[in-house]
Amino acid sequence: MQTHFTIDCVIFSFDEGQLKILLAERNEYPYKEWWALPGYFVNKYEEMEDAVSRILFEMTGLKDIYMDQLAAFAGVKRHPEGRILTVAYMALVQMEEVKNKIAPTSDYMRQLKWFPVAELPDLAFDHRDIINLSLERLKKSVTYSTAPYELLPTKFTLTQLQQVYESILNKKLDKRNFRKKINNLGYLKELNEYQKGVSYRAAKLYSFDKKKFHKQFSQD
Amino acid sequence: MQTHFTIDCVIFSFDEGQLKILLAERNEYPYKEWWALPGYFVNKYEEMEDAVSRILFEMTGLKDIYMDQLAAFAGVKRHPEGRILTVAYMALVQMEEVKNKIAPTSDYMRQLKWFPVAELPDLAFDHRDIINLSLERLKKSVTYSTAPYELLPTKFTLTQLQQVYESILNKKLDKRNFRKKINNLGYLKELNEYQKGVSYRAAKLYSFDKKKFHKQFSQD
DNA sequence: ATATAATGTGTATTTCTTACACTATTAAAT
DNA sequence: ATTTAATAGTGTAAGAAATACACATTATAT
Repeated sequence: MQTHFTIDCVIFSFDEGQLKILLAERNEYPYKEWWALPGYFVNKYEEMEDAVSRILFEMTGLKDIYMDQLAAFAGVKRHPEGRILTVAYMALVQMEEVKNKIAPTSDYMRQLKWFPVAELPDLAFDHRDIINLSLERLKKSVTYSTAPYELLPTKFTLTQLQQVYESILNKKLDKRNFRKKINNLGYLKELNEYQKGVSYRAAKLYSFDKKKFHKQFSQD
Repeated sequence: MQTHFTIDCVIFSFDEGQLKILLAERNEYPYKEWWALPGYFVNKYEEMEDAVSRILFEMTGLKDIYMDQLAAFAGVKRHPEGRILTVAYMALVQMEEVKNKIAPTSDYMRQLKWFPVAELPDLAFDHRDIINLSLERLKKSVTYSTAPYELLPTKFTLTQLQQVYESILNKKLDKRNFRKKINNLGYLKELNEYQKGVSYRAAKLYSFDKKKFHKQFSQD
């Protein structure tokens, strides 16, 4: 037995103090005019990694984004025309970097829009389940992975970092305790630069040292 | 484009102080007479969960085992006849419970055998990659999940439990510190029973309180 | 009685976690 | 020049968890 086979992408970013997901308005039946995860069919002789890059580019205009496999969804009834197996991937991107690049390069999607995770519209297929699973996965990884730094610009303030943690964990954290913990991580670099363009005391900027991070986690 | 679609199962158990995986000797080409994960094709109108149960039964004789999805593997070259997408599942079973039930109920597999994870034979397809990923997943979950208790009999000694942790984490643990930690978990019950049939001091038996466990983890 | 093989136990040290409130700085408004 | 508004930045004490480490106890077999 054979099945159709697609890839769907959960793209997270962080903006205006909120965790956001990139959704696409479908231009095809079924679910025409519904919001959905950017995704499409895999070609016959195409490796999944290549398919992910291609589909992501066709649906969103994004290139060179690291995507992590989330899970396969293959419910018989998830698509009205019969089973279509989808492999969901997730990625984290910096809003500033991608903001102006985002536009579908194919006709399958009408428009793209960032939605805060707390305000998602009704979604096509089982895409809501896919997102829920990706949120759990993200929550589990936030303390041990580079996730927060993939969502933030290269230079960021500690308050921004805290907001990222809070939006992923979906709870408030204590400022002093958060900073104490962050100080002990050992892979953040305090810069001699300050935030600009704010109408209050400018915060110090920090950057993430990927090498130090990986050194620490490869010792185990 | 359509693809064939299979399910493969990584079945873990614990026996003779070692973590083991159940492998099947293939009776069909390609990879005839090679060891492989028990797995087979999914039917057209079959839900994945149903397919997992059916395939697991046909390949191993096991029934009513909880299986967790691991990941999809879909390399174009993983199967010599063209892409066959497989969704890998993993499960943990008690050796005593399944020992005598294990036997293929279909002709696709010749025989089944438990292999210690440290002594796996060469495997068909990309099954070694699948196992490696499942081992990582298991390692990550050992402290937060019911995994150790799924591998052990209902009544077990603290030394057995420690061996399970050690075999999953692949490192030695300190006995006194391990017991201190275990005592603080709050979901183990000390029984008034002792190990039998050993030629040395018999160890006290403990049991796992699933309800207490889930109560603790649902508070977060 | 003795040998064997594994069980079961405590303490001191360090590290991490948690709870909690005020002063400092900057830009904008007056 | 002064005030206001908004956020940045900082320390301490108490409790909890992690780590390092060695020996007496008990059941069985001979």
